[in-house]
Amino acid sequence: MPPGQAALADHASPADQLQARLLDHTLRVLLRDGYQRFSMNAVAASAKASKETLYRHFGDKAGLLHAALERLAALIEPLLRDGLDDAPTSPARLRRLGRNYLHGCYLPEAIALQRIAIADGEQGLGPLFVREITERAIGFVEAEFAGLGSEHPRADAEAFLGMIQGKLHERIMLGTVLPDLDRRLDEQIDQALRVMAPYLTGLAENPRP
Amino acid sequence: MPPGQAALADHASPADQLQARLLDHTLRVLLRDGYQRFSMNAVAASAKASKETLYRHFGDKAGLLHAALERLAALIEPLLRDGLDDAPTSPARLRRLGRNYLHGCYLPEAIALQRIAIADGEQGLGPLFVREITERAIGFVEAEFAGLGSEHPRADAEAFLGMIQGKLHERIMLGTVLPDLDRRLDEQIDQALRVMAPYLTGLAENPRP
DNA sequence: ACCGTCCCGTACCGTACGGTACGGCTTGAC
DNA sequence: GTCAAGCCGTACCGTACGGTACGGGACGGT
Repeated sequence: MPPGQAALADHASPADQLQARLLDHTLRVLLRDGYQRFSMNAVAASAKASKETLYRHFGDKAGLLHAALERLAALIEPLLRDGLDDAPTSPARLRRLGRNYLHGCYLPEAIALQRIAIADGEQGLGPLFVREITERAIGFVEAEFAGLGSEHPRADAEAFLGMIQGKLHERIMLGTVLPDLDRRLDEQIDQALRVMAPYLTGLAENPRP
Repeated sequence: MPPGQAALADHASPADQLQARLLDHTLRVLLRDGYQRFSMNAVAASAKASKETLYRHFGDKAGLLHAALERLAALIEPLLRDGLDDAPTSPARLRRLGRNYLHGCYLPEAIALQRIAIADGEQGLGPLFVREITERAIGFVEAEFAGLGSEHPRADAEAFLGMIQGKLHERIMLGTVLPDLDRRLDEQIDQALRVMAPYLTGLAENPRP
């Protein structure tokens, strides 16, 4: 197997391997060219495949993007769980969860795909993104707040995620350049936890009956 | 009057009136057709103008969108200030400011334009959006937190805005339909202020020296 | 050895769009 | 009245893209 290729399953059928390769190149082209210059031709050229193959496997352009989004979601999901299995519920764990979320969310491929999903909401790509990625992340954090004794775990989860994304998210989406992204992400979480600290203290002192 | 810079005065020159009309139709078409189907032809048809006129006034497509964004920013700016002139600095004022921000931010035209700005960050439209709209709003809220005695007014402002936008912003951008938007916005602010309340109380009890 | 399936490469078609050109109309200045 | 400028409507050009068609090669099953 050529190095550098991200193969998911060891025993994938040739067809599955081909599809995975095509989707990897889809993400790569998306990342390299942005949405404007993204085209089926570019994907085919990058993957050294024929357009006919693309259409055979994915039907049309929307189908290809749909499949690429699902593949990305599959890649992000384990990132969310990283390093969380054994830790007990706690604010520190919240920090870790937040970092995981931001790191998955701001993978270059994730940014590129989210841009596309935003640009054409009508294709159903936007709702799919919400379902596959956003809602799943919210579910994680919601469980966390429930464990911390919140009376409104879902609302708290959305507030927390909104706060750690903050305006940084908007700037990233809008293409404002961002050197030092990792450091900015950590700062963002620090600020969010600072503002939220009194609330979390209140939760700890008055646990839900 | 010599053909100087476009003035926003009531007595605009015919050329300015025409430009304003063209930009209004630009926003309208953007809103109606979305980004995918947005075209110079559609704008010209909607405004019953000729393409030549569009190109004469705005140079090219990017120039038209640029001008439309600036016009939108000019429309949104007074919304931010609405009802705030006489109120003293207070958490209640914060709520009002948040509502104003969300209402301006989720004007249908603003959503459509932000989608475009996100889709092609390379055009410089994204950074322009950040400069003209995002940063301006942050500045407002920052002053508010400074008035409330925060030691990190800017970070607090970003956290507050991020929280009131929360995941609703992502869902809106991603095209998940949203009936009852106004009610959702109010809920969003309620939740944010609930989570932030202990922090604000702390600010009130320990004002900055 | 044969055949079906998949794939590559390339060529092709229709369409849609950005941008330009041109003829004719209206308007306002001198 | 005359002239220039701006505008409209339409037609036009080049290009790029989504999607299809076709010939030829490689592989696996029978």
